[in-house]
Parts: sequence; structure tokens; C-alpha cells
Amino acid sequence: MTIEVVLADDHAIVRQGLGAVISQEQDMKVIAEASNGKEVVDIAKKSSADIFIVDITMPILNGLEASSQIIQINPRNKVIILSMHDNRAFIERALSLGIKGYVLKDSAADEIIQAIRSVYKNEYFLSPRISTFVIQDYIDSRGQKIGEKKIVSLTDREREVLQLVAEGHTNKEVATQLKISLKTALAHRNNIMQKLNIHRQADLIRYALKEGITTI
Amino acid sequence: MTIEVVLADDHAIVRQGLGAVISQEQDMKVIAEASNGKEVVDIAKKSSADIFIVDITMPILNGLEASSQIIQINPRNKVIILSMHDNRAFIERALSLGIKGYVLKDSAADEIIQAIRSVYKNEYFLSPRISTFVIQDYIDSRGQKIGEKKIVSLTDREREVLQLVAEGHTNKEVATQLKISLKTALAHRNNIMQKLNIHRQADLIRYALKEGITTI
DNA sequence: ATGTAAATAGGTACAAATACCTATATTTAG
DNA sequence: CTAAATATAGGTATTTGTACCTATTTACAT
Repeated sequence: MTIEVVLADDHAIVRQGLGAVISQEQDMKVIAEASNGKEVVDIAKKSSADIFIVDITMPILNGLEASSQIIQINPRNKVIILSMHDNRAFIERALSLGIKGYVLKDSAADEIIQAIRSVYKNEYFLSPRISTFVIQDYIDSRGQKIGEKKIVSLTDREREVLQLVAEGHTNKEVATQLKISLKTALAHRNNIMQKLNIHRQADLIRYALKEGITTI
Repeated sequence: MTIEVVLADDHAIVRQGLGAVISQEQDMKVIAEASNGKEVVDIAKKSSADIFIVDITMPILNGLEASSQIIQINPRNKVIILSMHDNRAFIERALSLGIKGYVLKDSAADEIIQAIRSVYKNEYFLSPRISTFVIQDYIDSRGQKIGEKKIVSLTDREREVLQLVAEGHTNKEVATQLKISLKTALAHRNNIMQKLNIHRQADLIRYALKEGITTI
């Protein structure tokens, strides 16, 4: 039995590289490739695959949004996220979307093979560095008093605002684009910064890029 | 005769993926890998290789600075830059440093093989999209009047300032770190923005990240 | 149904960024 | 040697961002 894999990454070289690694396994086969979020969603609509490997940073539709749609199309679709960074807020969101695997790009290539095997067997697979602090967060949340919620998660609206800010729009422009008042846009922005413990626009932009909320 | 290749990229998965692609060629061999700019420079100091493939976006020492040092160690060292984006200013700088190849990550994987073969034979290799506008720039510069220089290139000092700004430092902090007055830091920043025709901090940060002047 | 989170909107004050100026010493290139 | 480019530093005015407040409406969950 062959494990059928779909690869989504905006860089063809990364895709072919990963393809080469996967093809070294006798029981795995890359059946389709996508270079942006929309493409991989279209693939998920038309055909079935055992595993979708989705890079988090992609144009048009980012990896998380694409994965969300892939899972909506069929909740049994198994998605492994490829990501550059190990941010809590992001992983939390990924897991809550129903993503089964989360592999860091700076881990060894055979981790992706491990991830494919694990997820194929309906297990979760997280890169060791991530699973460590997912467990830690779980432990922390056990001993947590109500009202001192540690885990950061942005609301959808906040994510919208953040994306626009990170794309280089001023608060005034964000307000116009979202058809809200400047004050509301500022309020959202302030909430985001408080949640993330960020105090500068520069760090906000870096955060959004790191988290794949927008692409360079 | 085997072409010995050194791979430098901060993402192990990309490295192993590329390694897999290269190893499919009978006459090529990856003899060393590096995960940051400093490592690949150290490799260049200790051993010789036919080709250095250097990702532009790397921590500690970025790909261009690393390449510059690799070429200084031995001017016959052949470097191929791997880059996500096709920016003129950057490519101009790469070529002026003596880099022989410039491959975009969104091109096909066999381009890197082509690039290795070309550069090994002392030819230049640029991804088609780049070579197109390098030629265009050459044509443009022919018909150019003195004083209307089109090609943008930042000075070393400007690049230093830009890196600090993009890392999230305020102008005041930049001034302190570089031991210059706030006014000088602002002057550099203004010059950068004028050269690049950028008017917002957000775009400045995005530019720096895109160009690999700093990493997220 | 009642409290909680989220989205909305406003006020005020200060910090930082941006856009214009000028000017001078030093380095680099022709 | 001379001109151009670079790095340095200052002035001033406007815009934007950041950090504090308060307050109302809507939706959601216990």
C-alpha cells in the first residue's frame, strides 16, 4: 500500500527537494504539487490523498487558511504543516484547526518521513522542539488560575488587522479598508500588542511574517 | 571527476532536499553542509570545494556577507546564491562581489544542477528571470545620461542601519549602537528610503527581510 | 438570564517617524 | 588634483504610533 502525498510549497526547489526525500521511501509517492494555498485547496477538492504537506508561508492563501479549508472539505484529510518557526500562538491555532502534524523546517529531513508515517496511522506528529512546549503549556494550564490565561490567541478580526498592518498599511488605511473608525483599528492593534507583549510596529511586522499571517 | 559541493541553508529540510536532488547526479557530491553564514565561511577556510551553494537568508551572517568572505578566502571559490526574490539591488551586489550563480528558489530544481555545471565550467548562471533584467539593465545603462543613475545600491553603513531598523530598533537605538548621533541615524535612514523609494517603516522592514539583510 | 469576550468608538498626551532644510569633514573616483 | 559620494550633525514641522483612559452593542456560553 502506497501513501499518497500532496506537496504545497511556494518554492519549487523546496518542493522538488522534499519530493526527492519522500520518493526515496518505497511506500510513499507524491501525487500532486501546489505552489500556493489556493492550488492545494483545489487539489483537495478534486482528488483524495493520504497526506497533505502544507508550507505555512504561501502567497494568495497562507498555509493555515488553506489547511483549514482542506480539513473542511473532508475532516479525514490529514495535514502536516511545514513551518520555519516554533511559535505557540501559531501551533495552538494549527492544532485547533485539526492539523495532525507540525514539522519545523530546520529539523532533519527524515522527520518529515516520520511525520508522514505517524499521521498516516492517525497519530499526531510534532517536531520535538514543539511537542516539548505543547506539553509544557498543558502542564502550565493545569496549575493555572482563572483569569491569568497565558496562551495567546488572536481573534479573526485581530488577525485581519495585523495582516494589513504587516503589509505596510497605516492605522488610518486599516480603518478605511475594514470600514471601521480609526479608533477601532487602534483598539484592535493595541489589543494585539498587549496579547503578544509587543511594543513596536517593527516587532509586530516581524511577528506577522514569522507566523505566516502575511508573506513578504 | 566529481564536482564537490558545499550546501549552506538554515533549514535542514531544504538542505537535505537539495542534497537529494544533487546526489541524483553521478558526478556531484555534497561534501559539507552549513546552517548559517559563519559555518560556511569556516568550511571555506578549512577545506576546498568546487561549488558553494549559499542561501541568501541565514542567521548570524547573511548569505551575501558569507559569500563575500568565501570569495576573499580564495577568489577562485565559486559561489551560487539561492534566493527567494529577484531584486535588482541585491543581484547587482551579488555580481559585484564575484558571485557566479544566482538561482531563484521558485525555479525548478534542475536549475540548480544546471547552475552547478555552468559555474563549474567558469560560466555565469543566473535564473532566466534574473538574466532577463540584468541584460535589460545593461541596455538601459548604455543609454543613460550621467547623473540619472537608476540602479539602487546601499552603502555599507546604510546596510548596517537598515539591518538594525529591520531588527526592530528605533532610530535612537540605532544611533546608540552605532555610536553616532540620532540625526546621523535619521539621515542614513532617509537616504535609504529615498534610494529605495520607500516611505514607510513597514516597507523598509519588508525590504530588508526580502533582501536577506536580516532574518526574522 | 447573566456574565464574558469581542467589536465598536471616543479622549488625551507623549514618543517616534517622516519630510523637508542646511552644513562640514573625509573618502573615493576620474 | 578636483569633483562626487559618504558619513557626520543639526533645525523644524507634520504625521503616525503608542499608552493610557472610558463606554456601548452584539454574540456566546454557563
